[in-house]
Amino acid sequence: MTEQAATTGAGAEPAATARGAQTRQLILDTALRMFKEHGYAATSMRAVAREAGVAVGNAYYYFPSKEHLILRFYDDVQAEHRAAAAPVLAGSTEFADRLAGVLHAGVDTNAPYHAFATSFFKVAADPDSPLSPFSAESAGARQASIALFAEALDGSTIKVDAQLREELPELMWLAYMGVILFWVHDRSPGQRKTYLLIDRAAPLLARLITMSRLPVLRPLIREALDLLRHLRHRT
Amino acid sequence: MTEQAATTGAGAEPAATARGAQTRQLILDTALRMFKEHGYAATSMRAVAREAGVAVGNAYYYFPSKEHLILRFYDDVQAEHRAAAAPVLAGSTEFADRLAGVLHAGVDTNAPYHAFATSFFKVAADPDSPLSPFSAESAGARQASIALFAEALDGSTIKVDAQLREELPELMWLAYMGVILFWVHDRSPGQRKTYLLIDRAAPLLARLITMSRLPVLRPLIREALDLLRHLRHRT
DNA sequence: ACCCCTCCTTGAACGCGTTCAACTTGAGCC
DNA sequence: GGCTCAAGTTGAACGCGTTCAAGGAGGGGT
Repeated sequence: MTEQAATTGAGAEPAATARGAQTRQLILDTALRMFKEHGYAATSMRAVAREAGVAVGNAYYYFPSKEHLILRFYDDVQAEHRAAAAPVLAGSTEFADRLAGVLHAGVDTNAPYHAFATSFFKVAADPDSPLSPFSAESAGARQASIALFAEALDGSTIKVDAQLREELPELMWLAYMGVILFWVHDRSPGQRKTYLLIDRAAPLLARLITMSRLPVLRPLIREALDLLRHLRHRT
Repeated sequence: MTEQAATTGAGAEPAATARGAQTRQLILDTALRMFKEHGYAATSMRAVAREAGVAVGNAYYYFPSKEHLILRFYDDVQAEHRAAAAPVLAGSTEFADRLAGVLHAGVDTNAPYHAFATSFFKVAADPDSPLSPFSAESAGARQASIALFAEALDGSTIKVDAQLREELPELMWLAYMGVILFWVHDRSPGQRKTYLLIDRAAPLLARLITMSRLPVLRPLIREALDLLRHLRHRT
């Protein structure tokens, strides 16, 4: 369950021999440990190389940039997120609860890293960065995350307009990105405002989604979905 | 009209003598010109100093960081935005037109810098950066921008729930930030997808806002506004 | 044994943003 | 003129991410 979503999107990074694969793994493990201990910005490539006992150029032989080193981190966090969300997905069929539960789990999973989430959030915000949640490189973790929201939806008893239902998992993921954006800026103690947002917005969204089948709102929804489809694809 | 919103939020940067003020202005002008010509990331502090005929340390005597140099840029762009929005604000009383017009004007104003907007968008996304649209340092430009949306609302004939009306200018500004976020990621030629988003989402929002007075939606709006008020303030 | 040749590894070097101890400038005062 | 002192100015230096020419390691072919 934790292994299924390896970073396959990024293409072949060199590791042709056993020796190579070993060095690669050593560098990756060292870097991830140091990122978790001291944060992204505070961990220099020189420090990673020193700690791993290799030359700094060697790290760049396996990873195109410091940013790429953290991509694996995404997969780790995603797997943790899934695990943390499992109880609520097994325990309730109420849409609002399931959505709030998955969002809660997501924030909880990221919570230990809030202090330095800031320092790599800025690089994740760069559209050209592989760390961008919209990038091709992070497609693996993104798809896994969207699947998690699809699961939250499918296991619920909520009645949803058929066309909306199709797009909803991705929209829920987008809302999750919004929550993360809020969370990164949230300076309240323990980021309790983020939890307030989740707990109160989830029932609101559930009611809005239920209402999507009402004659007054249906044309609006249709129009919005049509727009969404026009905007989604690249170019 | 263009001068009223000077960067007063940032506090006193040194310029006690006439000579000092002159050097300060020289560095600022040089930097802004080079940013516009070559982009933010491609313009180094050394290059700015060389071009301005001063030492790099001198630039840091007047500006705490490279980021602070671009703050003035925000005010410039904001003033341009206001000017570009003037025609539509004078010409229509339809809310959707006015909102779309102001958003259009905003994107148009930023359009020349799309290529390198990317390179300082990442620093603007950092919550701790003075360049963040939510920062204290950019409060001046932000307030001016919100005022522009208030103007768009006030000059329209739309009927809005009284409580919603109070929050709407800030919500419109927030939507504008969302549009900018989309625009930065928009790789379609001429960013035409961003314009599509504006032109189709504005009437949608107008209809949704009009509906906010309907009995079905009113409780939802009230709940959402209450949540918003809880979330707004720091801490 | 020797030579290839690919894979891997090295560390000095580059340009960046930023810092700081040392220096110069010039107005106000005697 | 000479002194003082804050304001302004300098450029070498630091650590950063990243690059690259140079060289080692080791398996296969002869």
